[in-house]
Amino acid sequence: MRYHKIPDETVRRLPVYLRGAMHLSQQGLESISSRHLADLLGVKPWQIRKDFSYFGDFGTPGVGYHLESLIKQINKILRLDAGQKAVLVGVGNLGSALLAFPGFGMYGFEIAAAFDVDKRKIGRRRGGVVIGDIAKLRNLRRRGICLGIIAVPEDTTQEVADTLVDAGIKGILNFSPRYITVPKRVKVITIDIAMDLARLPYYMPLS
Amino acid sequence: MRYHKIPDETVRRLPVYLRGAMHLSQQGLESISSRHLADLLGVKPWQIRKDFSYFGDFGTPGVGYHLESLIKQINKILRLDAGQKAVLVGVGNLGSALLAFPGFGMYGFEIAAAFDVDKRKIGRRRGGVVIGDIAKLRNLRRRGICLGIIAVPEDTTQEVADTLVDAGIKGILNFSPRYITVPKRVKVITIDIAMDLARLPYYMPLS
DNA sequence: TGGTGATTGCGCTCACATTCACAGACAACA
DNA sequence: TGTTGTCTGTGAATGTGAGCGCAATCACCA
Ligand SMILES: NC(=O)c1ccc[n+]([C@@H]2O[C@H](COP(=O)([O-])OP(=O)(O)OC[C@H]3O[C@@H](n4cnc5c(N)ncnc54)[C@H](O)[C@@H]3O)[C@@H](O)[C@H]2O)c1
Ligand SMILES: NC(=O)c1ccc[n+]([C@@H]2O[C@H](COP(=O)([O-])OP(=O)(O)OC[C@H]3O[C@@H](n4cnc5c(N)ncnc54)[C@H](O)[C@@H]3O)[C@@H](O)[C@H]2O)c1
Repeated sequence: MRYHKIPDETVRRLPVYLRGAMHLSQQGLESISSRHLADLLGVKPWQIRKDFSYFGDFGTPGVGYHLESLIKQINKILRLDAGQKAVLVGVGNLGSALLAFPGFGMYGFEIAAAFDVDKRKIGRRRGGVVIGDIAKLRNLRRRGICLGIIAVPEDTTQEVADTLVDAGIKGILNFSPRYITVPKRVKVITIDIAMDLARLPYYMPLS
Repeated sequence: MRYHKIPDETVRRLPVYLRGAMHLSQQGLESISSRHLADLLGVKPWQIRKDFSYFGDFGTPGVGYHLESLIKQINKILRLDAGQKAVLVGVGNLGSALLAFPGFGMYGFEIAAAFDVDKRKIGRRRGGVVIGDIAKLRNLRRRGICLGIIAVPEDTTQEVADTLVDAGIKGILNFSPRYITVPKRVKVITIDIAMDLARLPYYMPLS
């Protein structure tokens, strides 16, 4: 492991590579060349080699990258090997879908708790967790939960973010289409689905 | 409207500005300066000015940007003023949430049709549309639908994408965590929620 | 009508990211 | 063990966007 400064864009692509590597590994493959992985993922081979080169020597010339160690390395770099736990706030339409979503497990995530404000939902079981009362959300660090997922209506987003920060959350995945302010130490990633859709027409052919 | 090549990153940010502008307009404001808009959205003022400068003269020195014409302009650039129609394929956990999601309307989108393969779902009504049989999905262009939203299981994603392309779709929003191949004229935007979450731990403080 | 304060539009520079080309490393095999 | 073909790792070139500073511009008001 070298100590270069790793470009953000590279970090953004690492999960893509990880997914591809896991996919191929499950199919029984041992190794993969940058060219074949690139074809599979729709990127360029030299991009992959450059990205991997920031972290040290993963590959063997003439053969490619050994999948098992590649997966282990990327997991380590992204700190996914620790088995991150997340808390979901807001078990509505989207929150329920997220609780039923198996895709988080692939990266070692577990939604270990869920909270809502709706009395009718509190106490119910959804996808392996019991929905708790948001008013009783206290210290989460004690339970080993460092990630928060926000799926509440727009107008309560900031309030929920504050609650999560107080509870010791260090990273937030926000689905609400609103800018939230948090201490600088907390990393926020916002997914605004409508906004992503909104830039599609710009790129579409006119006719 | 000048003819510069507009940076992709600028296009990506335009919906953010649009949302902010609409938000302020609804509060009764007439104009906004780059500094105030920047504060609201958590970006830098010069970023906003630079972005807007690609498209011509939106603003008035000493005052700022006139909200109404700003909104109209961005809508025009992103081609949202046409009132884009979209088709949803896969009405499962995520698909149902999307149908119930009011956020698309803000950008002038309408989910005008939904399709599934599950006989128990076909014919049912969800969020204003009747779920159709995917086997009967034919020409969509005739109905004025140019956008496709894919929310089906991973292994059928490519197949559904092909169907949509055949039906005349020009842009796809894909929620399935798999790389799909389409003709170059079709623009694909993939939202992989788990992948976005996966790069959070890298940026989180260690302790 | 001319001065004032605020804010835009844009050129310039630097930092970062992508792309390419190729030397050198390795496996495979005769 | 020598030869061949493949693939990696990386330095250098090219492309792209962010950050900034300031002249030009406008509303406002005396
Ligand atoms: N539905 C979608 O497909 C979709 C897509 C993208 C983004 N979003 C965004 O995700 C958010 C949730 O969407 P939804 O469709 O699930 O809405 P929803 O109304 O179905 O669910 C919201 C849930 O949050 C709970 N809630 C409200 N205030 C709360 C609080 N202070 N603390 C804890 N829980 C609280 C409500 O009880 C409800 O269960 C919204 O901001 C929406 O814009 C939704
Ligand atoms: N649930 C989530 O929160 C979530 C989050 C991110 C991504 N995703 C992805 O979105 C996709 C759907 O997730 P989900 O949770 O809604 O799954 P789901 O199983 O609940 O729903 C899938 C739906 O697609 C339908 N379907 C299957 N094959 C089809 C076909 N060929 N044509 C039309 N319809 C078909 C099924 O009948 C079902 O209704 C998956 O790829 C998943 O990885 C889901």
